[in-house]
Amino acid sequence: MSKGQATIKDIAKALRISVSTVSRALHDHPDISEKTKKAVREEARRLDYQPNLIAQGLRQQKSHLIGLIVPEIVHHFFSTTLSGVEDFANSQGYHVMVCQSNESYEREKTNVKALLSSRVDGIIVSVSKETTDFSHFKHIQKRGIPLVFMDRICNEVKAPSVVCQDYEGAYMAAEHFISHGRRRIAHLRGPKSLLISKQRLNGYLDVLSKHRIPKKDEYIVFASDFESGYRETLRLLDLHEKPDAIFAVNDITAAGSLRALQEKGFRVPEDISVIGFGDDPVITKLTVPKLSSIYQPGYEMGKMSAQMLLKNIGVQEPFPHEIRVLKTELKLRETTL
Amino acid sequence: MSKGQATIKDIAKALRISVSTVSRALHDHPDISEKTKKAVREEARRLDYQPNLIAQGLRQQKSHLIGLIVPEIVHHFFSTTLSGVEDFANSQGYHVMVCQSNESYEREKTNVKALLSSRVDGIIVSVSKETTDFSHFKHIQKRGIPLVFMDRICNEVKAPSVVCQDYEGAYMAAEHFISHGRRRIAHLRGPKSLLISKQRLNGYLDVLSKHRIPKKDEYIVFASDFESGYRETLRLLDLHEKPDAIFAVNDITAAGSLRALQEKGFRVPEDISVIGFGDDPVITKLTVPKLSSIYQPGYEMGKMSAQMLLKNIGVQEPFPHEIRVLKTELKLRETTL
DNA sequence: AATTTTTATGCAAACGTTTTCGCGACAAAA
DNA sequence: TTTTGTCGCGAAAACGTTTGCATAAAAATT
Repeated sequence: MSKGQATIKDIAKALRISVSTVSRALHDHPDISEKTKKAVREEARRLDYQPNLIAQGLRQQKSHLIGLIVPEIVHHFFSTTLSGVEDFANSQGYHVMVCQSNESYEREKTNVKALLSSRVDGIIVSVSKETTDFSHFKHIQKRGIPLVFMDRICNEVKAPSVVCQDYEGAYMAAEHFISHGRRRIAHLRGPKSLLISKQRLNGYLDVLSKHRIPKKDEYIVFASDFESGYRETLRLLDLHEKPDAIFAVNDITAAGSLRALQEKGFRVPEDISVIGFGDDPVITKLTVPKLSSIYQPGYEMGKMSAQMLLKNIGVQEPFPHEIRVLKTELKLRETTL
Repeated sequence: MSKGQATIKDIAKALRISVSTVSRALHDHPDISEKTKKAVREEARRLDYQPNLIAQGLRQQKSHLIGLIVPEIVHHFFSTTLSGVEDFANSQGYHVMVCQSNESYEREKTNVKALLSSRVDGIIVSVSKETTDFSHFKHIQKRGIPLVFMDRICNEVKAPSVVCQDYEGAYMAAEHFISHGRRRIAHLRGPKSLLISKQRLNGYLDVLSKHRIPKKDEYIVFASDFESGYRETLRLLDLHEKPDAIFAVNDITAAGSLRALQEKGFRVPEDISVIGFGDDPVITKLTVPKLSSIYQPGYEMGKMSAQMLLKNIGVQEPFPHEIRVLKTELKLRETTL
């Protein structure tokens, strides 16, 4: 009765038929008579039968599990993508095993190993900052299991990838500054190791050169959290030629920047305009003035990643180097003219 | 070679020994000679053997998987707990399947069913707002698999639970107001269906009655997000007797409240003090003035939940009604005197 | 030398499925 | 009547492990 879960054996025994018949009946196989199917279905619900996904997995070499490796779940962006992955996977009968690398290369490697051991049917990864060697990803592919990169992608490994318009987003931001008469645009850039940081930097640079504005190295400084955003902005304000606009690599950095501007008595956006990146709902709502930002479709990126992954499960050549780029949007609020 | 993963069969074949010997060798069984063990280990790494957790799971009736059901992953608190769960589970050789209920009772039920089907070894759940019927949780227990409630616990089902000092946190907040001369303390309370909201309300109420301050119904209003926090605070400010302190059920509500206060030109904390709940690092950093709040140890709660869960895996009577209460702390910043 | 004990290994069953193959029954066609 | 075909079902193998039991060889004891 309550001794463990019921199996198809129990159903078979109760109905005095074979397990194969039960299995087929539950899968609505045409060989089985309607009468038998009905009986099986009834007995199944009487016993509260739940198929054992482990046994199924073993038999069909398919775990119906996908792995997700992200740097840190607590970042709003990543938990948003996770939400998208989870929703789509669930809708297709899959489940998600989450791992966080904590931005550590070593943990990323052990995560990969663990997921492979769990025989996940596919893996989505957002690469850690620390990672410069990518053999563990190639290893996944050698095993023949589909791999999709999301956001923090990896050009060294040929795999489907999902990103958003980092370059275009940055371009839009800088272009917006220019079109409102700003010429001294500073950029709080992210770590060089991250492709997304480079893309955002490039979008910014290309706008400058398009408008024949010489690049000024003092205007391009590294900052990727609240404190460094604050600190570096203070330094920007000490420059002889102060910037009249600041484009930050992410929202929390922009928030730090705003704090500095406010403390030093600059008016935003009149004296200096600010645009962030990510459109974090909490941050953009809480800053005063409200932060303008580039919206990044995190949920859709997760969903799309899961979709591309599942599409490649069970196919012969599962690694098309297809890159899907999702749209970003400039959300104007109060830190821009 | 690269055709699928290597199995113990492959190792056995290569070494011309039996699979049982290989299995035992890999588990360092004392019956096996050192020489054989060494050979097996070498061949295993040569073939890059990874144990098939699915097969293992089937054989030992143990998936080394735990399920986690939370209302919404994107909430900072929940992603923090997830992080704790993941870290601890990983350290013990377990993995985590995440499900979100999206605050829906129906999805919670299907989540439970899916996790049971996946034969997870245990389940941690933070109950959805909508849930009033708890039979799906009892069902988990009938199946004999350990269940732990976390934060959003459920008194109707006897199971180990992990919470934080919601009552005490609220008590500290209100007590702090009182000790600084405030008497007209308002409370932006959460939904009645949630025990944590009730606890926070009770802490607040008990402080009032301890100090013989009559409870005023106009001071206790429902609000649990930015907009309602903002709106309800505006209404509080329309009262004949305006409050001189506001305790909010969570940080984002407190932030909404602050926004209203600021717009109406009230000085915080001089005219009105504010304390939130949760100590969200982003929110408390961004509000001006910086929000005082009750720190809630999300990471530790997740870790502790995982720990209690694993402790109860494989024991005869896995449902002691043990409630672990983790400490909250009053973090004073700039919205309090 | 004969017996017992120890050591190291193999056989086979089991976990819960799915699926290939085959078979008997019965109906339709020859 | 024989052949062919369809229908409904069962037997058994397989997926990759673990483990109780048996056993052969070697070592220790009598």
